[in-house]
Amino acid sequence: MKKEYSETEIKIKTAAKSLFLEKGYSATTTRDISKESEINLALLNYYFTSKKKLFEIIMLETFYDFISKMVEVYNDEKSSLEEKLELTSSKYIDMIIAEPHLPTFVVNELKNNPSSILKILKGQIMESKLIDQYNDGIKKGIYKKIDPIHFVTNILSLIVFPFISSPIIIKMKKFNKTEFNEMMYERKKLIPEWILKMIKK
Amino acid sequence: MKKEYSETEIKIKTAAKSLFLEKGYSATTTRDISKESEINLALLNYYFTSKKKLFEIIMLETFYDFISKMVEVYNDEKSSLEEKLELTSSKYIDMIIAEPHLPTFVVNELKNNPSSILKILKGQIMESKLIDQYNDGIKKGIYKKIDPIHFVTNILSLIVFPFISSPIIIKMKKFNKTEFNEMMYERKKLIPEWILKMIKK
DNA sequence: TTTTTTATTAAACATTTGTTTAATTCAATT
DNA sequence: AATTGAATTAAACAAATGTTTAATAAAAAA
Repeated sequence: MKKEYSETEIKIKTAAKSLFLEKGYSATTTRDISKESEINLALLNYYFTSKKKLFEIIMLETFYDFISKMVEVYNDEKSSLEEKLELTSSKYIDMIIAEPHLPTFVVNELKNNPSSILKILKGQIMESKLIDQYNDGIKKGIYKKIDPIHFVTNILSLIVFPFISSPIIIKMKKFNKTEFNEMMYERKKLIPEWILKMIKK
Repeated sequence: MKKEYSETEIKIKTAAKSLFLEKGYSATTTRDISKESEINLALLNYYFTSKKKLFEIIMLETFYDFISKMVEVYNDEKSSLEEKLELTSSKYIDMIIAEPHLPTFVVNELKNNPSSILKILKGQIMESKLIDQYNDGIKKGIYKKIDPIHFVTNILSLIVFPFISSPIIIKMKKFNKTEFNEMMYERKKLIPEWILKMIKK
């Protein structure tokens, strides 16, 4: 299923991803990509047919990575719900700190490329071990009976949204980027605690 | 301070705002705007000098509206912290349901237009009545001692992020748009409850 | 080595895009 | 009614952009 990419193709993809993430699809030109990747302009179309096709490949891969990170943890058989929360929070915050443009890119370009890319999601999250554990908690009467969609939405919201709104937060608190990251490190342990309080009766 | 706009200028601004919100700055062309507003192409530059300038005006106004809605509630003298949470949650969800592209637009175009537009924020939120009430609760020992930035971040996250990630949620739950909105109406009362649980000792 | 296929290049092409020009229409003022 | 200034229009301009072409270089196969 996976395509084998040549060195040149990788150079193009790497540069394109970096630019698409930073500036979005429309604001990135094929000449930007050719310059950044140090390849001839025509090679972009030679290897990827069109800017659009290249974008779709990158979008798909990026979104897949974004979701996989979550799914892996959510489906782990050994860990408890609490442990899954801690792991998700920690891994996701690390991932986004390493690539700060990721969330804005995903949510923003997603609304234009709907069905095909979103197929990746199919049941992977709502039918995960984590949701089973959550539903068990409801049955046992220790968690409030609320649709699990709120549960997963809240986890993602508390982790991801601060990054998306980082310019606002940075301005409000007169933070620099390091201080903002420290705030996010703090949240690594706060978010699981908050989520537990939210779901418990 | 406020400029008086002619009928034509309003037509241009209305169309431009709608298009910028939906497609973003780069993907919107001046010809799109002239067509949508049914004005001659040259009038855009006649009245607003350039696409860029027009965008900046719209961005500023939109962001100002977005923040004002929050600040009004946050600074109300009469209401309790609990009431402020309920009002914010309710008003914001209504506002975004009426204009679903708003959050993505704001967070997305914000990273390119930093300082000048963000000046609007200056102290308006972090020095509001709501934050006073939150700090009082900490002093009284009923709230956990956590930096208020987490408090305001969490409120905004739980309200706004679900809209931004609506394509994902809709796919995961096989929702249609109406069902998604119903989910958001549900959150109107859930979010204040959650936030209170998060801050209480 | 020769031939054939693949990769790379510079240049060109056709559109699109933001903006300007110059002419015309409209409205208000004299 | 004549004049002035603002509003509107169609056309044009220059630059940018995605893509293609045709020629050359490099690599692989014969």
